[in-house]
Amino acid sequence: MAPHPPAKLRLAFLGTPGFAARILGALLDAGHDVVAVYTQPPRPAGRGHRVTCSPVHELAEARGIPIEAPAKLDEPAAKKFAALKIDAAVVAAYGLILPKTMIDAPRLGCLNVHASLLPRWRGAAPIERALRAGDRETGISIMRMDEGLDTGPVLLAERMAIPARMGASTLYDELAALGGRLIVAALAAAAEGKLNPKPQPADGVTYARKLRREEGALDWRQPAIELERAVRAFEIFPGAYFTHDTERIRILAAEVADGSAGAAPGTVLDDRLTIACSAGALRPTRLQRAGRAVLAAETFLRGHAIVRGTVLPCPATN
RNA sequence: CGCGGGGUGGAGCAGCCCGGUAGCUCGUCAGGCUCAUAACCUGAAGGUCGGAGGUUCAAAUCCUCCCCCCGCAA
Repeated sequence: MAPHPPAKLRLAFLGTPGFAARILGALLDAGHDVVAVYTQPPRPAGRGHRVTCSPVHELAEARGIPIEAPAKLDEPAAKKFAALKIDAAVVAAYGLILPKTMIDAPRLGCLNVHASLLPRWRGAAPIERALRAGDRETGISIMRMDEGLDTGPVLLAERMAIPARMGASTLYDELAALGGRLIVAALAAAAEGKLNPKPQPADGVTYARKLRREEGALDWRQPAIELERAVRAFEIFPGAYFTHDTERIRILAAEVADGSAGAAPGTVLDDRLTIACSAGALRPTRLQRAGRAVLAAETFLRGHAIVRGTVLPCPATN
């Protein structure tokens, strides 16, 4: 299809979580020469606080790519970056703000893979925020970075519908795949000087603020439709949950059901764990007790019945 | 040395603190009943109680070590 074989570019990649690792994988599959990978330094994490490397770190190591994991991007780090003499840098969920000297260093600039249709959902958690807000569509924007937070001109963007009931894990997968395709396409166009940067419109700017752990606590005083979105949005992190008998129970999937008028929010309406909300009711379909396996609702209730009439508590409002 | 929960017939759980007949809900199989309902009734099969040692007349249950799973936290 392409008249010429796509150009192989000399690249640096900067990223940290699984989403970023998928993007890095796409670059490597496309045959680009990734000469350096930047990622967050290994930190104590997980059970036992073992020092853990980021997914990007793992992939880079497996492919034998030199890894840089500076704690901050200071003057020496920026100089080292500039000395790489790369054509372009690809940035995806890296976790550090790049100083201007780094942004300006690569010949073709620093390209960012952002999982939203900019200028909507600039910032840290675009995928989760789109789900939480009930957006019907989202997408990937490839942007040439400038000094602002996700404010640079958009080089390429593609939208995708968010089907009803899609959760964060699936949306992550699809957007990572789309992002991989788009960044490869954008690099090919950049190599030929065919990019057409478009400044982001001033209208429609929203910010996807970082997820806070407490956001996972379901508040039955909200409408069921909102809580169902929260379940899907927080599927991976921080997890939607409620408390029963001092035990934390996580909801991995749920559906909206009819609520009975007059029942106090949090009231269990039947033997299938249909829970009254301020409007409608929420019926969890996959749940997990702390320390236990994830179970289908029916199976969960087999050994851990929550009887009709139980009133589940709401988180303290403050 | 971050804190904690769990591994019991095919599934999910109880029993463990106070050692001594393997229990509950469901599934499976056989038979019965019903116009019908996530039906109901009767009966049956199926378990080295994660693994290895130890204590004991006796260990799912107490002690030691090991393997695997998970929640919190970061």
